[in-house]
Amino acid sequence: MTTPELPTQYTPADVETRSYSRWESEGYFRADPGSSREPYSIVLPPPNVTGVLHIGHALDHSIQDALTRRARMRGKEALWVPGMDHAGIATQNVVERKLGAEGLSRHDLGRQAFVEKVWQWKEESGGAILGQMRRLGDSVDWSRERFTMDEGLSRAVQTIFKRLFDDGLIYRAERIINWCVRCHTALSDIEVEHSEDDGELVSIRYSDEVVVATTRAETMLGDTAVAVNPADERYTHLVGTYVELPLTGRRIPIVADEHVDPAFGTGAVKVTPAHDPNDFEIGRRHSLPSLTVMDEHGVITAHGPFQGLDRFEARPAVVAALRAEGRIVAEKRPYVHSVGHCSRCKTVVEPRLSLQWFVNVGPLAKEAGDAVRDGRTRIHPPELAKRYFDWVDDMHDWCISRQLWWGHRIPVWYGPAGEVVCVGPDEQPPAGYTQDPDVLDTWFSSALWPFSTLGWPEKTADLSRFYPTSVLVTGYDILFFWVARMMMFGLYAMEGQPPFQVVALHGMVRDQYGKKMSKSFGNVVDPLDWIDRFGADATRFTLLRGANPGADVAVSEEWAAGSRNFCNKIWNATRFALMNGAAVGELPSDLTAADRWILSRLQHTIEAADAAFEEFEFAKVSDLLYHFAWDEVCDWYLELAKIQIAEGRTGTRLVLGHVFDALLRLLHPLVPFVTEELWQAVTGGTSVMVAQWPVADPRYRDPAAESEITALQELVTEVRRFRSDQGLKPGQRVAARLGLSGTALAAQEAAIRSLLRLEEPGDGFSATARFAVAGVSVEIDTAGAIDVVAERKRLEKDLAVARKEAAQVSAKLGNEQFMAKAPEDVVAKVRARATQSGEDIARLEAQLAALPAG
RNA sequence: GGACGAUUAGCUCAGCGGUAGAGCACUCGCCUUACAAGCGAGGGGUCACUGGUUCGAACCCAGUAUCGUCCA
Repeated sequence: MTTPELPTQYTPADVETRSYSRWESEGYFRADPGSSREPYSIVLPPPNVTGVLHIGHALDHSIQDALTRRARMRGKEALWVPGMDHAGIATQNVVERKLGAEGLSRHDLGRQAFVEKVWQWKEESGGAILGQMRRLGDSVDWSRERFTMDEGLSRAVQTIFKRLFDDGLIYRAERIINWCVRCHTALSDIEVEHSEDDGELVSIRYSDEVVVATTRAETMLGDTAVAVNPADERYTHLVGTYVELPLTGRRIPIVADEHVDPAFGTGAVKVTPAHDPNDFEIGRRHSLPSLTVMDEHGVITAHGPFQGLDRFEARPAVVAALRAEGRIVAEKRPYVHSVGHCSRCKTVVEPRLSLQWFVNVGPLAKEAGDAVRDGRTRIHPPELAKRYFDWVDDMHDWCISRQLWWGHRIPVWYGPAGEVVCVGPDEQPPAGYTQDPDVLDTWFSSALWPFSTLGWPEKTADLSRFYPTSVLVTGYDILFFWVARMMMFGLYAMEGQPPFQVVALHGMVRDQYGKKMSKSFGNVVDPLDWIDRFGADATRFTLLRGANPGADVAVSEEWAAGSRNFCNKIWNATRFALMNGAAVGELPSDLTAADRWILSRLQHTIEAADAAFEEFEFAKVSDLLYHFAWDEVCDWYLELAKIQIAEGRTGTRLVLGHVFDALLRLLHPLVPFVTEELWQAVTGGTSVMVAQWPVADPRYRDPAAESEITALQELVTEVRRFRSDQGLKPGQRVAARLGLSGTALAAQEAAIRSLLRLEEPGDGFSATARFAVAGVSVEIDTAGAIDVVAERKRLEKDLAVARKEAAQVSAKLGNEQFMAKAPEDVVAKVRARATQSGEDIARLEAQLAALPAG
């Protein structure tokens, strides 16, 4: 391949679209279940079809893409399954809002027409997400793209529902559920967000001796008892008696219940079984009637004067009426207490007695916990496993019915005489039966994702090959929402095989001050904006570089710019290598110390990168490749290579080719685009995507070369420091005498002189400064008086450091306890430091003494 | 109310018993023929606080404070 003319700046837009289309058309993303390779599979956590990908998705995808690309390069049959979920409430809300703008409601259209509208919207919205994924570089197998509402997945939903129903794990019951009065549907516990809100605490006198406190005064209309703790002596004599409920005239009993906290308020609580989960339980224990006083809109349905009032209008109205009767004995406003809100629309959730479908999670949750306990699935980082156990070990039954139109219709049909029939995928309901109008919670279908996407319930080749999946990558925020549910259903449907070998959790993306991103705060980053401005690689690298396991990731524009600079650095370094004929081939036998050093460092880097990848330490992988590339390859090896090339060492081009070939392959999973472009140029290969992942070769380990180059770096850095302190311009050549003979650097004189712009001492050589470093004496003729003040300052600073070191170290050596108890190698190290600091002090003192007065 | 996590350089974070680190920001000098999206040099930290364990603590233990998250 001829050396291409590469521009001096990397322009991501030029290569990204081109590379992605080529990868796709070449079929590199496709997995073959029939191959003999070891499988490696990931299912993408399906984004909501209604939304767009935010920077958090970009992090999630970058991690998965890095894992998938590395696995593919390591010769695995790598499969990354893409898709989206139908997001029941969210999607229905969006479409209803659009209809609302035209003055229509879903009821105007009717169920069938409305659902058709939603499908239209899904095509529009979902397309945007797919475009974003391509821009990010996601190497997903598009031929296997799935949607939770598509035919196969709907069949999976119906199949598992039927099985669970037949096993008695799905039931219908009247329970207190979380009701959203705006979305008009039941919600599960985890779809309710609690926040500390200002409210009021009103104490109401029910009788001379009974005062109750409540934050929801309007619910007193539905009270059917007052409860006290059985051990509370203040009320013992009242248990079993009745009080008259104010405003209503109803007589309600006073019951004793252990769950009443005698320390709260007066120790007596009102009991409203139809409108409070705790009260519902008390009601059950004492066979109290449940009295519903509110409809599904949150409007009061009982008691003349309040009937027709919204719950928030009824509250002050009820309090006013009670006050008029002299019943209000205390009011606290504001009273901060925890209030539940619909996670979708933020409306205050109303606990409501209602007939719903539930999953009996008992046996499923136990199995989900056990699978992690016995190691079938590993949660990473392990600290987060506790949160998982806390959840699955104390899980409440899961309310799965939703009063929506968009979603999987519950496959249960009712007969004229109240018969209930659950219908499987290939069955027909009996004639004259009508189907349950409700749909299933979206998470019900998402919970099947790791196997429904692979073809379950059919016994497909994909399923047998790629299940259980290798790893699930997702944020710790949906450990309960989603992970626990996939574990339950996966273990149930797949006979004890959990859906993932590893669950790798990452954190949330935050701004540069660690603040949560929010639209109202205005600190939201749009991944497409960054991709446009900095490139997809820089966007990915910024996120990965901050991704420590389970921890949040802070990002900012400055850091994205830094990542772009890194990509540009790689671009220019490779450009340099190509300009000097870098080529891949058998390495020459006469390698220089610099060559052997960089090859040795490469082995370290490969091993460290592998180790970090295995532990999902993406920040570490990024950081170590960054430093190998920039500090070692660019700052040192390329500079040394320039000298070798000038000396006519043609073998250098093969070392350059070898190093860049490996480096670009190592970087490819993180920054796929720039590495593809450059790797093809260096190697002439088809695609780095299908190149082999580098394998560390211990034969290239070379401690001797490493210590030689380390010494060179020390010497060069020290002389540069001298030059800088003396105000010598970088390009200014000065004469110097180097005492290299007999040192490890004897062979490096040419390189050292070149790096430091040091000329051979000429006839009139007269050293104006002398010092030693790494065992090498350096005498420099600065061609003029040196800056004595600067030099004295430099030496005194070094001397202070050396003296401090000597003091610390001799204190240790003088400590009998330390000498007796510290391990041998530690003592030896301290002794060496003592020797070194002693020599440094003597040398520096001599230099200071030799300095002309100034 | 319960649980967990955090507290290290101006900012964001690594390090988790044996000489305090990175990126960005900052200061100084440089258009040195790959790169100014760059090169070289430099400044900057009683590792939240108080005790304890240890020859030795940023690191282990106990407590305190502050912040954050989740659950109720």
